[in-house]
Amino acid sequence: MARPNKTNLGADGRVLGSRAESTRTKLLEATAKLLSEAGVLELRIVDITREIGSSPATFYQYFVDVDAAILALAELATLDEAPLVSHLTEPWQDGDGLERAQAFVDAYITFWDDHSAVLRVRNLKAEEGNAAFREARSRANLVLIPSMGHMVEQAQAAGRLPAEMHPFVTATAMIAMIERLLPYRNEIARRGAPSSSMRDTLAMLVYRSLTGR
Amino acid sequence: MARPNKTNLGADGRVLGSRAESTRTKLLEATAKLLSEAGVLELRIVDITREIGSSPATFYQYFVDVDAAILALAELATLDEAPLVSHLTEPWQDGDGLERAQAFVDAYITFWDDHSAVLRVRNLKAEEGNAAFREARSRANLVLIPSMGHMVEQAQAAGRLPAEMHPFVTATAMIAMIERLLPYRNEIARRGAPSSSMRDTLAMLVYRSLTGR
DNA sequence: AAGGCTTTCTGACGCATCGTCAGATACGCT
DNA sequence: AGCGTATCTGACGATGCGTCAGAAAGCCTT
Repeated sequence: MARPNKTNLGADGRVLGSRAESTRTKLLEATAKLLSEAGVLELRIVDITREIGSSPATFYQYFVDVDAAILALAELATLDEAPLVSHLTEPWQDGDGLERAQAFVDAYITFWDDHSAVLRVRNLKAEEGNAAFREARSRANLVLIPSMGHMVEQAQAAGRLPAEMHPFVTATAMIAMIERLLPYRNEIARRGAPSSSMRDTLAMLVYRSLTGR
Repeated sequence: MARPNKTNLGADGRVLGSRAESTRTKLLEATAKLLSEAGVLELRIVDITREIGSSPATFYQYFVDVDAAILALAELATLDEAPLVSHLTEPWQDGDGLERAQAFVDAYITFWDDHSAVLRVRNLKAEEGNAAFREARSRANLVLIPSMGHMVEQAQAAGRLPAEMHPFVTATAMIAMIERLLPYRNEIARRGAPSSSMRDTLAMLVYRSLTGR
């Protein structure tokens, strides 16, 4: 939850001492908790501060509004996304490609489960046109999408994928597909599909779409 | 905006007269307008009623809360989705398959653009665990997904797609991909991709993933 | 360990929205 | 025109928002 390499600031731009730093962290943790328990629309600043035994005025010492807190959480989530790129830097060869795609999908599912409540809000606000959240999402996209686009380009050069497929669009589509499909897990399970079938199907779709194999 | 084949009821379950019906419709229109202008988090019942020159108390005569109004809008959107199934019932043959996939993607984009603000909220609340919105989304899925799943099954029977791909998961993934990618249009355009490339890439991905061709 | 300075916290306030209810208003029917 | 019902709304208590001035806690110096 702490962000070690960067000094966090208060809402007024002041540098935080250690006591303040700890309060800020508690506020963020409480925000994340309430967000996943009840959703954005029910999120109240009063509740966040009640959660840590404090008062609303304290919240405003650290964040100009709820959005600022959620944005901070979204940035922390992006840090957790970075390691996933290791699944994409080595090429997915013919022999082990599918397994590597599965490993990637598994890792993405874990990442998403850890941060879904926050990322859902980030994406909603980005889609609704909020500039700060748009930028946060763009920045997050830079983590994985270039590597995925590169895979598409290589498959195109080798003639395995048609040239009409735009590498960046294809890569974005893969992320979009995985993200959006995860909330359907329960519904899919209710239809009698085994829990692994979503992972396997997603891995297959990603593998085929990125490598053309 | 009217729902012709079903009698709408007030929040207390009463049957509506023609004056009331018109007020209800105006409220829904105002809700949709504000939703697409500013987003859910800024949606205020006061504003909705101000929009039609009325007062909050009136709103509560028709809907128990904002969610009920948004849910009603989501059901109306689902009605607009129904015609899209015509793009999926005839098989996508080798010759014209890609064009048909493009036509489907175009139609879906149009549908989504018309209702994106409402559907975004529907999906958000479904993902956050709201039962009513979950059901609304499930019901909407029944419109297109079975036909798409059927295409996958046929491709599997013909040996063009691997058996590990779960038809229902694959179909859901295609819808998820299209929906979630549309909000990226601006960002993609900013990266220099021509506006048609998203349509074409999506059509290609859908075509390949559903037919295995 | 006392004093003084700085950081951090909070009680209290004015403003806005929520959701309800009783009474007012408008409409349709005879 | 007058009556009965359908529809609307003003007013209210409760709750959250965001701000500010002052209180409390921590730290340093001597």
